Amino acid sequence: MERQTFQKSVVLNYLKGVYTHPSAETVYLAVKEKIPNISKGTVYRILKNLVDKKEIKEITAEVSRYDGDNSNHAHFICQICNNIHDLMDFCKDCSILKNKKTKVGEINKYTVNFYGKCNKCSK
Amino acid sequence: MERQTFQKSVVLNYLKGVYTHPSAETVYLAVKEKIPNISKGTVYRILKNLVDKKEIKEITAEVSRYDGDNSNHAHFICQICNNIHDLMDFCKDCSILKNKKTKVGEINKYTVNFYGKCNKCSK
DNA sequence: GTGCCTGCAAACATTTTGCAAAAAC
DNA sequence: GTTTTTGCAAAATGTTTGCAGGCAC
Repeated sequence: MERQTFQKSVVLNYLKGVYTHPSAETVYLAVKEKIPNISKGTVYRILKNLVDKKEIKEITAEVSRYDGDNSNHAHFICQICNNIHDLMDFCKDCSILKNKKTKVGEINKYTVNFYGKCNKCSK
Repeated sequence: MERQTFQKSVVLNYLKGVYTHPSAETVYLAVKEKIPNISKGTVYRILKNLVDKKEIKEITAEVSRYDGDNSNHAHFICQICNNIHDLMDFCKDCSILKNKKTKVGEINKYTVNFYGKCNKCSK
């Protein structure tokens, strides 16, 4: 049976309270503030565990980023500033996304990532 | 000015003639058949170059995979057999994809990846 | 001949893993 | 007390880079 630990709750709380889509490294540094002797391996293990349990999302950009918001939405990744923006209203009515089913198989999870220059960086 | 080399043409030809979405490692092994002393670094450099020139697509799964078919389509990645299937008809009418534009910025490229169990592996 | 491209190996970044000690239950 | 989880360090993985020689133009 899975056990509850301080490390796990701090990682999850951090992700749930932040909107910056941090990388594993960033999560590690942030959690280190509260648990100075936590190790990177533990953070990686906890993140993997949370993704498996579908409590958080993994965003595959250049390096993996994590999203405490587990709802279905797309991401816009700026190729200049590397910030990740949420797009909550992408393809709401799309039948594939609605039914979680394609010709090839049933969808367990999905990622929709747009890459480009964000409005801020376009100025 | 960019130069045409045998290595480049073999890599591109291989990708254009195959429907398996190979990883960089797989491309390297395949190209090695024709150019036994080609190096991995060269393959990585050529792939990067082709992606930059938008002649091929990069699919970010667990590891990067490459697609010689440069048209806009989504991918279904089986979490059991790791095969990548094409979904050519995803969201044809979606206004975001049509206009290549979101609230957050203009789209340069995008990836739509579905993960799940493919029909073959579901049996 | 000039300058880009390659092969090689080392470096790099990210992530995973083995192990013994510590903590949860 | 048993079993999961942790911290640490080493290893594995995937990719990039510096350099000297080779090849395209």
